[in-house]
Amino acid sequence: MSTSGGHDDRLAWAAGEISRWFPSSARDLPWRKVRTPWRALVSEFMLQQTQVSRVAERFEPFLELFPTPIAMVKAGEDAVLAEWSGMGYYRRARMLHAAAVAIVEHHGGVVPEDASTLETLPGVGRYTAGAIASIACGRSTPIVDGNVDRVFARLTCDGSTPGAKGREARRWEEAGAYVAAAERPDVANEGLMELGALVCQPKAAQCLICPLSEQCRALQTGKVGEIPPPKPRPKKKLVEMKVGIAWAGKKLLLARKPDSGLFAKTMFPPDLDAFSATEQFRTLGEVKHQTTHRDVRVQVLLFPNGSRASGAVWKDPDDPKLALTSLASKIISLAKQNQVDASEEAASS
DNA sequence: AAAGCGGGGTC
DNA sequence: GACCCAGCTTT
Repeated sequence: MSTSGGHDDRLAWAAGEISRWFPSSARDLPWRKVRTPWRALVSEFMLQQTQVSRVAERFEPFLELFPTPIAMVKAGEDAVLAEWSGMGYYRRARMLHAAAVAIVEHHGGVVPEDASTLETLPGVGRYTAGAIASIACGRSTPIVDGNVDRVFARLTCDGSTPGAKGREARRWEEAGAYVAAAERPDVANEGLMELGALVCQPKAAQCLICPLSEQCRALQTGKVGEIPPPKPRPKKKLVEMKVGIAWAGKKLLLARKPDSGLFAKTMFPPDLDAFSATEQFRTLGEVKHQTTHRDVRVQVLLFPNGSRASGAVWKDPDDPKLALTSLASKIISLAKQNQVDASEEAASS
């Protein structure tokens, strides 16, 4: 494999440097304690577009519930979705369950070890397939994630904007030349990401301690701070929702979100229009919620005890087996606080 | 090629 | 506020 920019020697050199650097610099992360393809697959799903620190405390409890693909299939999609509560991008949870089904049905319950087979699994793209194949299975397969992109962009002084034509293909070629030169693809690839996370950070790159500083083209030309340029992002969209809160004792009325769209298939207080139009309600308050792409505002209305809404069910809101989003939890907190206030008022009058 | 999809940390 | 994160699927 050769790269169009002629950086092969630099990349091969980097593979050696990082392979020496990584063993003594690696963080003590849960998925590194025991290496199996299944643990690697689960961790990679959890880590998609998610910071390591957010996944670290969730990983072992998750694996304990779903120790094998077969266990996950038996537990069912809703159990996976429930354990995913608060982690965002909930499609990942459903894809992970679907991947487990495919592994059981088509691969005898054994996680495949080569990237091209892995990539046929639901939710497994080129990065995730390469990560499992290389890190967990020792295959010489390239990976490109946000860390790799940044490290190579700086190493080769590629100032192009993320999304620019040819940029991604160039990165994969570089990742190919890099891993091809490595004696240990697992160490080289995982070390490359670790370098991006710990040293070659988006802001405040630690070039003084970087094992690649000697050959870094961006550092040599004083452009580390400008590479890569920020990714252009569309403007945030305002999303307005109206939901109804109804109690029956300690049970709360919840409904399942549609199969597609925002918060798909998670449990959520029913939309206002699910209640019958004749019922009275009063305003409890407004919940604000920010995501990368949205500014969500939720009007929360209180309905009388025992009110019904079509398609909704009574649930204990504290049941950990509920698939709740962070936003749903915020709304429920408001509802519970109001319930406490109301009962205190009743007791004191 | 672009849009859709979460949530929280950090500056 | 902006920007980022061990990305993928759908349109």
